Amino acid sequence: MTEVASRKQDRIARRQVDKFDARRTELAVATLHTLAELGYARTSLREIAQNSEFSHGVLHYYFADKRDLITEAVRQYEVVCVTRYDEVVATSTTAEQLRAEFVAMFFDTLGQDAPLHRLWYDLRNQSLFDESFRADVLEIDGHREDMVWRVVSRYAELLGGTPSALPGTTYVTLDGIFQRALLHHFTGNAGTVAQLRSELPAVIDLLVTKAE
Amino acid sequence: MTEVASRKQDRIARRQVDKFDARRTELAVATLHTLAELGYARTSLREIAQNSEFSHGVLHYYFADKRDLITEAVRQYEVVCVTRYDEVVATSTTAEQLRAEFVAMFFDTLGQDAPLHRLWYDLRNQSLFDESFRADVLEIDGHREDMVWRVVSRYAELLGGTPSALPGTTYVTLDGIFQRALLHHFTGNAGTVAQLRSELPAVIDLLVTKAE
DNA sequence: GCCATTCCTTGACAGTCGTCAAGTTTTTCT
DNA sequence: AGAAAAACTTGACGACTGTCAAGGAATGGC
Repeated sequence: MTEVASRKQDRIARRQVDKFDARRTELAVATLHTLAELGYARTSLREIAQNSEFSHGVLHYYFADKRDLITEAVRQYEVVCVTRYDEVVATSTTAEQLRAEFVAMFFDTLGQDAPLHRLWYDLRNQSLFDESFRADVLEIDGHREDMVWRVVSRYAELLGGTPSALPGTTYVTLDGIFQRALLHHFTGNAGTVAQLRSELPAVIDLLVTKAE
Repeated sequence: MTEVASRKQDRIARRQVDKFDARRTELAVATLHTLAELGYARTSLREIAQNSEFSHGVLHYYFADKRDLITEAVRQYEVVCVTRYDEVVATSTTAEQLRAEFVAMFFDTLGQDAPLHRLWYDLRNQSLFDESFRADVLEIDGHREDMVWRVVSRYAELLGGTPSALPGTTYVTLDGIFQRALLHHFTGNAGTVAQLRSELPAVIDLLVTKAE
């Protein structure tokens, strides 16, 4: 085979790979939405296919098995959900502004992406039973922790202080509040959600120690 | 019917009800252990029956359907898990002792009852997808919050201070730490668990404000 | 326009699920 | 001891699951 022909074949192969990956991603997104709607326990391949424009058989053309598909869906989740507050951190110039915009976005995504968030907690819990999810879950959880830490440490910086807890503790505190708010959001208990919102600024202040 | 005969029948009926309830509870406990081992998504009635000394058909003799059975199992969980720290609160005479014993029991039950705890989080998440679990979950979550509040407010009292956050925030903070410790416990990451343990006293102190 | 490859659909498979009815065993009461 | 009631087992049902093979439809290179 000449080199020209070889390069040409490479180009074709690459294009095919791109198309393949694009469809994989498309199906993973459909999977993500189905999971967010039904939860892990009740999501079947046929249901996923119905949320796409293809039939159920195609899933085995693009994915080895169900686990492979769901793993890919989880990775799609990560792409969406792990840089959410970065712009707030980048553009805020005062501590007060950063805190206010963080709180706003916190409860905005709570209302906006509630099904997706319940899915995340569902999958994180699945990883307590199913070892094969654990590595991905731990990685995403780490990224979420980093994301929260970027907010809080920047807040402390703007305030002229330092964080009062380690990154892990800081993360679980805010994540715990989010989980609780999510539960009451789905319960329809708007009052409790509003109360959590009004408390959140004070909790953030608890997480940083102002300079003397 | 004479009054004597009537009372006798009552006694019989009561005994039958007691037996019925006893077996219901027995089966609910078997259900609880199966759920703790497999998780909600993979627990079937036949598997539950195999963890008891009966056949699968008996479950429909004592329970209306699967939901009824699982609901009863969740109530069994509550009986076990909602008064865990009360003795620590009752017997501790100094703040330091209370904090130390709380931390010890916190990580003791983490290692001891880990499967049961992951089940709790699993079911709490299910309630985000399945409305019929929500009422029970909210009730248990409330009791857990009360339990934590009894500890922290007593700690503040012994310290001569006051809690620095509301009960809900206090609960989610400690619960978040527990969830994270559980995840790393199942991952086999003992180092992270140990670190969370060493941090916990400081977090508790963060949750109370000492008097000036 | 033809061919080969890729893409997708269809239908079937073996297995599992919750549920329930029929029948057997055990217990209880007189 | 014998009858009645309760407790439990067995086996079956329709529905649903993940998986996969066979074949049709679309696509792209020549």
